[in-house]
This record gives sequence, structure tokens and C-alpha cells, in this order.
Amino acid sequence: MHTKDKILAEAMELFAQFGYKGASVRKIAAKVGIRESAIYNHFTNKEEIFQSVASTIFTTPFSDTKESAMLSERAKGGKKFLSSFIVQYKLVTFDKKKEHLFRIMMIELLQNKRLRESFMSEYHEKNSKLISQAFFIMMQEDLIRSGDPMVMANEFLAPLFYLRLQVTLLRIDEHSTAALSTQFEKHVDFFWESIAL
Amino acid sequence: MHTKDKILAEAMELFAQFGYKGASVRKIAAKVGIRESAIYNHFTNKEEIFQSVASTIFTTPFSDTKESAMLSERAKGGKKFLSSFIVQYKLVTFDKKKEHLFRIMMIELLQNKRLRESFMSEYHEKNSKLISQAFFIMMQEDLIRSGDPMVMANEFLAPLFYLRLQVTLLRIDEHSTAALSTQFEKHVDFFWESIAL
DNA sequence: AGCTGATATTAACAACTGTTCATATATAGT
DNA sequence: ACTATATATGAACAGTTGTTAATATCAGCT
Repeated sequence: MHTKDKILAEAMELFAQFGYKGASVRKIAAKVGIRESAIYNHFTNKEEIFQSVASTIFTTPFSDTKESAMLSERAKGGKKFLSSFIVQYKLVTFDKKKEHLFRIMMIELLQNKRLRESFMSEYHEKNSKLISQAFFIMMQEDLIRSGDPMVMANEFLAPLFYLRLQVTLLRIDEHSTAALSTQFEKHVDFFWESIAL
Repeated sequence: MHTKDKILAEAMELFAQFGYKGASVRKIAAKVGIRESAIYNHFTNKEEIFQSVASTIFTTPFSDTKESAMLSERAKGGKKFLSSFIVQYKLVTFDKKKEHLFRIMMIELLQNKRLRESFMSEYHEKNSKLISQAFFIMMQEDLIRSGDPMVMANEFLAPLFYLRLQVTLLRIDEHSTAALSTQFEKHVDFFWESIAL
């Protein structure tokens, strides 16, 4: 099964670089060091390779149930909770493998219906719900001003997504992301000042 | 020149649907109603067709100098200014042609270096600078709390971008965008409450 | 040693790609 | 009516694509 894993790893890199169409079966095989026909001993399709790679895209921070169970406790930390979320988000943003998966997502998002649906349910809604629950708790604890927790969650998450996209774009061309790196913290500071009581 | 315009129009639709690689010269020619070889009487390259389409992508609201000159006056309107910006942004988001161009941008952003550079300079920086200038003026007028105008601008713009992306994704699958449509106004309301004195 | 199953290779296929060429058609100016 | 120009066609090119078939290699099991 060593070969199968290598196929997936090299396919991931090529999909991230050239997209689904641009990453040909021959290119993948060449990077693995085998002929293209040998690929079909491990996967029935090019599509199956892609699905296998794409299925690992949506693994969000705080996704496991243990962390979710502790949410109500953690949310009472107020700004501390948001800061720790940002730390997680930053780690994901600058992780090389996750970065490749994010690139694949971005490239195929407008071309692949399944990916769009996963993005909406696994990424957007999952994060929105989690963060909005945290804000709801913070409101009950009178840590923050009242308002629609869902709106608040989107206001908190959208700048993170936009930052991640910018980081990804800069890194493709090997530009420095130092200036952007500090903006994550600036975002929490600004946001907390916006909602804190 | 009627044919040339039709080529550009049909190419735009196909690029928005299938991306650069997926939109073949033959597909474009077929939609126009001519053979693929006839295309080359109007353009030397497939690349030239794409560049011709792509060059029209970055036409931002408030881009003309007349409006910019009035900025300091308009910014003094405070929330009114932000609301009018949102109206413009919403119009652009739901405009069919602009939507197609936005899709092309999103698809090719991670594949095309020129597009990335244009996105950064023509879209991101241009909007950031304009809005941050407005916030700077509002600070001087004591309409809003003090802070880094650039950070504020990004916090204001990022949710708009994220909303636009969501709208675009939903419309590809012909889902309703009614719920999202109202979020533009909710964003201004939330944001103004966050910064108003 | 011989068999079996997994995995590799070589070769080929039909379809599609961007582009070019020689040639035809149609339009407009003299 | 004749000519020049712009635009169309049909056919062909060389290269790439995903996939398949027949065959070879190599491991472990009996």
C-alpha cells in the first residue's frame, strides 16, 4: 500500500498546482515513478484519486466532539477563547499540507458541485454554528454586547477566511507573509473591542 | 467587429463555466456559430481571448476620479457613506456579467500569476486604500472611534468579499440567495455599531 | 520449486487539444 | 464590373488526454 499513499501525496501536490484538469494521470505517475497504467491497479479512475484527496480537505479546528463538549466552558473565557481559535486557525493556514488542500478547494470550488456542498456544510456552516454558540454563551455571561450571534460569527470568521486566501496567494509566488501574519491578532483585538462590554 | 464581440461574450460565459483549460477554442467557436479556424482571424491566441476578457474584471465601484475627489465630503456622512458603498457592492455582486467575471477571477486566481497580481493591486489594495481613507476622515470628524484605518478597512471589506463568494456559489447551483441578500445590510449595521462613537 | 496474487510495463485506442494552411465566400471601394 | 480586403471553411498537424488489454515481474505461500 506504499505506492497508493505515494500516488495520493503526489496527486495532492499536482492538483494544488494545476487543478483537476491540469494534473494529468501521466504527470502523477511520473512523480510517483511508475507508468500511468500502473495507477489503475490502485484506483479505478482519475476521479477516484481526486475524491480520495478531496475527502481530507474539510477537517476544521475544534471539529472533534471532546472539544465541542467543553465549548460552554471555554466560551466563558471571552477574548481568550477567540484568541485560542485564532491560534488554531493560524496553524492551519500556515501548515503546508493544509495549504495545499486549501488551494485545491479554492481552485475546484466553482467547478465541482460536491466540493461546493462540502464547503457550505462542512466548512462554512460548521464554523459558523460553533462560533455563534460561543457568542451566545458570552452574551449570557454579559461578556459581550447583545446581537444576532450568527451575524457576529460571520463577522468574526469572514476576515479570517480572507486573510487565509491572501496568505495562500502570496505563498504561491513565494512572497513574504510577515505583514499578514500579524493581522490575525489585530483582527481579534479589533473584534473584541467591537463587541466587549 | 460584430463577430469579435460575440466571441468575447461567449468566451466569457465558457471561461466562467469551465475555466481557462475547460473552455476550448472549439467550444467557443461552436457557441458563436463559426468554425474554430475562423477565431484566429480575430485573435492570434486562445490566451489573447482570455486576456481580453480578463482585462475587464477589475472595475471596482468608486474607481473613477470624480468620485474619489468627493471622498472627503462623502466620508463625512459616516454610516451613510458605508451604506452607499454597500449598495454599490451589492449591485456588482448581483449583476450577471460582473458575476461571470468574478467566477473567472476565482477559478483562475490560483493558477494565473497576472490575475493574482491584479487582484492584489486592482481589487484588494484599491478598495482597502479608499475605505481606509474614508475611515481616517471619519476619525478626524469624531464620528468613529480611533484605530488603525487600514485594519478597519479590511474588517469592513472582508465580510463583503466572503458574502459575494457565497452568493456566487449559491447561484451556480441556482439556489436562493434571499437569506444572504439581507446580510449585506446587517453587516453595515453591525459594523457601524462596532465603530461609532 | 511451483503456484498465486499483486503490481509493474509496453503498446495501443479514440477523443480532444491549439494552431496552421490553402482555399472559398462575401462585402465594400474604385 | 473589377479588385482588394475581411472573414469564413475544411482538412490536417502534432501533441496530450483518460483508459484498456496483453504481458511481464516479483513477492509470499504451499
